[in-house]
Amino acid sequence: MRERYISDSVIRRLPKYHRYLKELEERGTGRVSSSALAHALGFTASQVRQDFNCFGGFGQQGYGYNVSSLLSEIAAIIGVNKKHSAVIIGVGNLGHALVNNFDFVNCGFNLTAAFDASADIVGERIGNITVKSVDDIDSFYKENPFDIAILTLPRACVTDMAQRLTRLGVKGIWNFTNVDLHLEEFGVKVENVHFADSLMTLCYEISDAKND
Amino acid sequence: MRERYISDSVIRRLPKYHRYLKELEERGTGRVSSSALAHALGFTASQVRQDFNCFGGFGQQGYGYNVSSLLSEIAAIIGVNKKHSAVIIGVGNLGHALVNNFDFVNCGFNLTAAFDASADIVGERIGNITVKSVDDIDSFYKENPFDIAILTLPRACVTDMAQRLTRLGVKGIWNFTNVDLHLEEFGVKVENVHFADSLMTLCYEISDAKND
DNA sequence: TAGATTGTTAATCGATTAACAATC
DNA sequence: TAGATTGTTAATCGATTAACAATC
Repeated sequence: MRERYISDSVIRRLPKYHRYLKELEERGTGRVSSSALAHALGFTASQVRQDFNCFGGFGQQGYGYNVSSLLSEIAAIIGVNKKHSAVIIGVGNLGHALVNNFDFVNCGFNLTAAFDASADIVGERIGNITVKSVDDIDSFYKENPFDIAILTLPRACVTDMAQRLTRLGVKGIWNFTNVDLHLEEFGVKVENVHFADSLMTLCYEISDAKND
Repeated sequence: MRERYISDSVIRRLPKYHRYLKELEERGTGRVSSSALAHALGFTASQVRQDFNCFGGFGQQGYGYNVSSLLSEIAAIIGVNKKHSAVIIGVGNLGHALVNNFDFVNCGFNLTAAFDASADIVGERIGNITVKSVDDIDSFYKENPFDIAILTLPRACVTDMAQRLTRLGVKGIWNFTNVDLHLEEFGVKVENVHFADSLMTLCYEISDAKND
């Protein structure tokens, strides 16, 4: 299915198309043009058409794109229809936030377990998940291999945990710990969510404005 | 101080230099070369030197860069020494996570207040902050104008809140709500943290691996 | 001094934008 | 058919990489 190399720039725009097309579909909009999409998302019409043509054109000349079919093409490309499995490691405030409020299914994942090191938290029930001990990760993996692990645990434990998960054979890690993980050489995809990097960028921008 | 235009690519690397240089300083490392930095961060030595030369060279030929002075230059460029003020709006799980665990000072901010709409949460004390009602935002701003607002509230309230904050005159918004905010035309800098975009990117990558 | 490493210019590469023929 | 809008090629722009003279 995936023939040629798709650049990171394109890939990072796919979720934005997905989100907006979903919005259009909910509103009952049937068709959309590259220029309308571009306007809504802050891209250019050329860029939009180039992006879609990475995967083979989904449009119709003189008409534009059919919202539902474009949405399902994009969903298929991202893989959100695949029902990957995910576990979360570290059930502090952030872990709770994700388990309680985050729509994993919308992103192509099922959350199958949660683990924590603290005896106070192990056993806690959140929604339909009961927090297990981190000691049980390996045995749980053997019974229920998961595709990715979500790291929301203290900095100090991250490197060890990442190694352990790599040995187990996870496909990816969603890393919230502000430790830069690079496991590409071991075939593990890592997506780092660096809150601090994001806030520092904003810091730069408002400092900048101050100086103008 | 800020003379020429600096590209977004460069700006987004600054926090990474900052983090790694801080690490080096803590370890007591006195000097570092562009190639060592590049290796640690996954950049190229050329890129590192180009980046620093956007702001005027900080190095010494034949020697490299002095860790502490490079760190403080970069800190000054980002503006993390500026003590901007921030308030958080929405004190659910994610809001709690940030208030409890996030190192705002490291990013150049002081958290001065927290607001929530729910009577159950208003009045709660977290660290040295007492949660106020969202109704008090305007009057609080008049007494204690803040530079940025952190949005960790439900999707449905975001657009209204963003407008209100824009009217008040905030400089920036750190947006965690998965609603794409664009307020650049009103002079408000927005940094969107889209969890779903990030996880979808990982979804794409592990789906990709699956097909290889 | 010789060795190392920067600062900076030039070359390359890739991504974005523009243009327009194809076609619904 | 005429109008609209795609798919696709070519042009432009910007970012990354390479190279090397300057110099500590």
